[in-house]
Amino acid sequence: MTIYDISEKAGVSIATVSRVLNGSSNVSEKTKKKVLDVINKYEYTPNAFARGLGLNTMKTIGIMCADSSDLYLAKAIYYIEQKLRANGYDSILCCTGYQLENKISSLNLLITKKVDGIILVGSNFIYENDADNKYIADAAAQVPVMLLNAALDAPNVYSVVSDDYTSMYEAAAQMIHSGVRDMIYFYNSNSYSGKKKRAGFQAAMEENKLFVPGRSLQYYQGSHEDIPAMAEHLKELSDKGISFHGIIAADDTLALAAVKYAKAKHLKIPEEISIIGYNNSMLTECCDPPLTSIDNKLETLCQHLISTLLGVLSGNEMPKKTIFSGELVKRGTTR
Amino acid sequence: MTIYDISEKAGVSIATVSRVLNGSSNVSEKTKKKVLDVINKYEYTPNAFARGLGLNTMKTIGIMCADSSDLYLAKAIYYIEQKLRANGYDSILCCTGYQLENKISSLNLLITKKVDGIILVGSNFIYENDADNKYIADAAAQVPVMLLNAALDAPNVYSVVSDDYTSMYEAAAQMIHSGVRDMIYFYNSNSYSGKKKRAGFQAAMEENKLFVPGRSLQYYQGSHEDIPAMAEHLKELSDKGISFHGIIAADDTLALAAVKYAKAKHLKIPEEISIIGYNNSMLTECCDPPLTSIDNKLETLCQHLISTLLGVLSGNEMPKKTIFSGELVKRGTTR
DNA sequence: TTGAAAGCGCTAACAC
DNA sequence: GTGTTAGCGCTTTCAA
Repeated sequence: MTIYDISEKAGVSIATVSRVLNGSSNVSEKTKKKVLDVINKYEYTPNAFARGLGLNTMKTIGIMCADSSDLYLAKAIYYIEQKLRANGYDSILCCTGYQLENKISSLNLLITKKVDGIILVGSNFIYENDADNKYIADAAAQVPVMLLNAALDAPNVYSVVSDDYTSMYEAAAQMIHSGVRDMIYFYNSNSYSGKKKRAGFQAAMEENKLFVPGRSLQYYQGSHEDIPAMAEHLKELSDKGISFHGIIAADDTLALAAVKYAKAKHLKIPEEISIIGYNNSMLTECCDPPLTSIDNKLETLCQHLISTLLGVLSGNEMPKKTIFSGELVKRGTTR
Repeated sequence: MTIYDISEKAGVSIATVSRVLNGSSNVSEKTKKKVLDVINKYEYTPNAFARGLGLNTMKTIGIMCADSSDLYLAKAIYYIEQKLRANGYDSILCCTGYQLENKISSLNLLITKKVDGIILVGSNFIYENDADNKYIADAAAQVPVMLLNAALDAPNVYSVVSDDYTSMYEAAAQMIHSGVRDMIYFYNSNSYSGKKKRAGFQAAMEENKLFVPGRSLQYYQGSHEDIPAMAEHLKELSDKGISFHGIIAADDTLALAAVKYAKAKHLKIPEEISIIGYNNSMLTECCDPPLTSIDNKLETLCQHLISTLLGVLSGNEMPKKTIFSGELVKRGTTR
C-alpha cells in the first residue's frame, strides 16, 4: 500500500494525501476526512525510507556508550531513550567498548546511517591527549554531538556535566570533618570525569595538609565488575603497610568492594573505617550498612541534555556547556 | 556528494560505481581501483535512505525491553547489540515500560520504521490471557519476532528460553536436601518465566510434601529496585508468625533483600537461613556472604537468539523454540 | 484548495 | 565489463 493507492481510492492526488499525512493546513475539511477514512480503512502507514529520502531525516539519534550493561550507563541510556521517544525520536544504540578505534568506527557508522544527532554517554569518550578527541569534533562537523558527563570545546558539540570536582571535594571535606585523616581515593578511571573527581578529592586533602603523594590516590586496574578483585586490591594495600580509615571511591561498585574489604578485615563500619561511593545507585542499598554515596542527578542531566539537543535540532542557540551540582547522600558507611 | 558526482569524476556510469560499492564481481580491477580512488578522495558514503528505499531494508533490528536499566535486561541488550553489530545490523532500542498499551504502540512504531526484525527482551511481554498476546502475532505477520526468555506459539515468532522450571526445581531440591524444610519462594512477577520458576519450586516442594498453600509462595508487589521495601516485606511475614529457614528468590535483587532481612534479624547465613537468588548477576558479589544463584546462561541465550534471527532473515528454516538449561552456582548463602 | 511533475540517491534488470 | 534506464515512495515546488 503506497501513497498512490490511497490517492486513487480517495479520488485525490498524491500531493493531497501527502498534505493530510503531514498535517498541512491547506486541505479542506471534507477532502481531509475522505483521505483519512481511506488511510484508516487500509491501515496505511507511509514508507519511512521514502520519507527519509525526501526529508533527509528519519528522526533518529545515535546513542553511543562503552558498555550498556554498566549500571550507571544503563540508567543514563534508559532516561535518554525515554525522553527522546517522548519527543518523536528513535534511538540507535551503539555499544563501543573502551577502545578508541572502535569508538571512531562506530561514530562514523552512525553518521553514515544519517542520524540527526549523536549522544556520547559517559566520560570515557574524552581522552587526555587532545588529538585523540579529534574524532568527536570531526563528527560534529556533520551532526550535533552531545556529551554526557564529559566536555569538549568544539563547534557543534554540547556538554552536560555534573560538577564532579565539587562533589568529591565536599565528600572528602565532610569525611575529614568527621575525623578521618588518612583516607584514600580509590578509582579505576582517568576519564574526563574521573580526573575531575580525583582532583576534587586531592584539593580537599591538600587544603588540610593531608595529601600524601603515592599513598592518598589508589588506582585499581581491572574489570569494572569484579568486586572480589577490587577488594583484594585493597587488602594488598593494607598488607603493604598502607593504613587508612576512610575510602572514597570513584563509583559505588568500588565502594562496595571497600565494604567487602572492611568486612574481611573485621573493621567496624563506620566506626573504624568510613566509606563513600559515587552515583547513588541501587548498589547503595545492596550494602550492609547502606552506602553513603554521591548523587550526581543523572536524570536531571539527561533531561537537560535532551532539551538542549532538541533545541539545537530546531536551530536554536543553545548553551555549549551546562553544569549541575551533585549531592552527598549520607547513609550507614559514614559517621 | 552523490553517486552521480562520483561516477562523473571517475568517468564511469553510476551503475559501475554502485557495483564497486556493493562488491559486485563484474568489474575490472582497473575501473574498480579508479572508482575506489575517487570514493576515498572525496570520502563519499552512499546515502542510507536512498539505499533503504531501493533495498527496502536498512539492516536494523528493533529491540524492545520494559526497562533497559534493569540489571538483567541491560545485560541482555548489551549482548544482543554486540552480536547484531558484529553481523552488520543496527539496533533501535525501545524501552516500553510494563504497560501492555505502550508495548503495542512501540511495536507498531518499530514496524512503521521498517526494521528487519524485532527482539522482545524479557518474559514480561507474554501475558497470561492469550488474547493479550495477539499484538505479538500481529507484528510477526510483518517481520520475524524473537522472544528472549518467553515463548509464544505463532507463525514467524521464535523463542529462546532458559529452562527456568528445572533450574528452580533443582535449586529447591538442593535446598531441601541440605536440610531446610520450610523455605519460601519469594517473587515479584507472574510473567511467562516467572510462572515457570514458581512452578519448578512448587513441584519440588510438593514432591517432598513440604508445600503449604498460602505460605510457601510469597509475592512481593512493589518497585523492582527497592531492596529495603522487599526486606521489610519479609520482616512483616516473619512478624505475622510465618517462619522459614530458607528463601528462594526469583531474582538476585529479591535475594539480596532476603540477605538484608536475615541480617536485620541477626540470623546466621547459611546456618540459620539459606538463600538462593536467580540470574547470577554482579549482585551475587555485592553480598556478604556471596550469594548462591542460578546462572541462566544469558550470553548463550542471546548468541543463539541472534543466530536464529540471522538464519530467519536469510530465509532458512529455523527452530521455533530452543531451551537451554541453567546451572546453580553455589556460594556462601547455602550450605 | 488541488494536481502535475520534478526530484531525493540509490539498486538492478536489461541491453550492448 | 559497462552503460542506460526504470523504478523505490515520498515531499514539494509550481500552476491552475
